[in-house]
Amino acid sequence: MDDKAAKPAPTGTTGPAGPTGPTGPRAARKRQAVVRAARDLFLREGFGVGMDAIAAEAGVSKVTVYNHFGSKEALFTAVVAGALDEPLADGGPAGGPDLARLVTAEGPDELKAALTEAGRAWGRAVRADAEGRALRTLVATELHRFPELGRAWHAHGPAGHHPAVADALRTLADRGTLDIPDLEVAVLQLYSLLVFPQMVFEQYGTELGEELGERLVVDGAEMFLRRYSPAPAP
Amino acid sequence: MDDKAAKPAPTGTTGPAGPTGPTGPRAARKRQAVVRAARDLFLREGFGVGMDAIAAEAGVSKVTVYNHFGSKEALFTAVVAGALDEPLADGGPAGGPDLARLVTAEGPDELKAALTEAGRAWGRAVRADAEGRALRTLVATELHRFPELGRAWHAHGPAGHHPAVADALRTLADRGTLDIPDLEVAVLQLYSLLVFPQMVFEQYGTELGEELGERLVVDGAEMFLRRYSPAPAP
DNA sequence: TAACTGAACTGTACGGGACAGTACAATTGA
DNA sequence: TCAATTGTACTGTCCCGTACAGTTCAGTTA
Repeated sequence: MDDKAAKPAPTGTTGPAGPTGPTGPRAARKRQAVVRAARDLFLREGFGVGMDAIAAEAGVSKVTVYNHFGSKEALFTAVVAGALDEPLADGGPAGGPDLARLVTAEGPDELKAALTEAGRAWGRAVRADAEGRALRTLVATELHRFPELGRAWHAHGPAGHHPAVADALRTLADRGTLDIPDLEVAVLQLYSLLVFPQMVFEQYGTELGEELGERLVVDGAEMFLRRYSPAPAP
Repeated sequence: MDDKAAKPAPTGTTGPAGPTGPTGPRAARKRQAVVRAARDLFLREGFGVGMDAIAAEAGVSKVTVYNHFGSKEALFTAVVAGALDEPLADGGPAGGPDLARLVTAEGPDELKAALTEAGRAWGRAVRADAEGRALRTLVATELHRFPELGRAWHAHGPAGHHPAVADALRTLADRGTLDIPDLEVAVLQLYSLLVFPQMVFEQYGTELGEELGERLVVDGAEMFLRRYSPAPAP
């Protein structure tokens, strides 16, 4: 595979296949069909899947695939990089937690309830996001073969929504609802308690269990608040 | 690949290649060389690596590989299953935390110091265990192609040393040093605070940073103890 | 509206190469 | 002596990428 990529000039008579692919309305439809099929198959079968299979799944001739993307490597990187950006466009596949409810919570009880519900939402999102899981595994597997994915990768992953969570915690701290000396650590601890267990176990096929997950979320929220609740004024 | 595995009787004239491979002292040496080379290459390149490359890396003829293991699939499962068992035989590549120091700690300060040091040891172990990381990624990638790996996998992974940690925490609870209502949750929380952040970020190539990791460990131990320290008798 | 035009698409077939597994004769080593 | 090992060469297969001749489609002109 690598020797082919070392070809000095991949000039083919079929098409340019370089920066500019085919244009037009029908080309856009076909291109999208190819991207969709390639993403599904790459996520399910890995990079080893054949181009014929991708073309067949897309209902498209193999030559069309090569007219749009010049090589298997280009198709792979384009599709995976695109899939990395997708979850940030919409609000995520299963919907993230309701951060607004966190910052508007009044009183310790309501805050705890909001935090627990946020943990449940994260758990649901992680559990339902089989596609994201496969994407992470795929990128981790092929990172050494496609180093350019590393650049696109580092911006995403588990650090994806850190800014929003950090903003929510900072607001709570400014308001005096919480006492957070180290914001960066607090954000990571919140993820550690409410998200990472689900992620780690789900990633490796092990089931955490509905009821154990609930206990973890409830007690995790309890733990987080007990750590960062301000000491009552004496 | 799958159709070849569906062959009813892989009877070859070269050798039995079934349950019994070659025997003898030099056969054992060659076999070990093959296993070692195959493990390295599978972990580095994935299942796609060629048998010729494995044989060459082992300094062994390809026929010898087929005399010991009858097929590529058999070699893969044998090697990966073996690699899964290895870390439990010895105490781990980088040495786990000193659990004995945990249970023998006297007083809150010493307990906190012991817990922090345990967190540092876990971080070092996770960070140094590049092989285990590649193994987890490999198993997660090839799980759908080799379902028999799932059986061997579930016993390991992050749940590997849970019993030891659970014993340590139970001892502390029995002694009254800690007040733990839900032991299972407490064990998972300890892992969540001290191990999972390192694992998650390391698995996906992102660096957590020496100094941030230290802050996480120190504050994680603080958080865990604040949650589970018994209320002072009034 | 209807004919025209050129780009995009299709189907098949092929070259080149890599790889799993085998055959076989020669060689090594306990 | 005899099982284990080696080196080479081979078969069959799969797959990437391309060639080519024919067909569909979108936009333009008359």
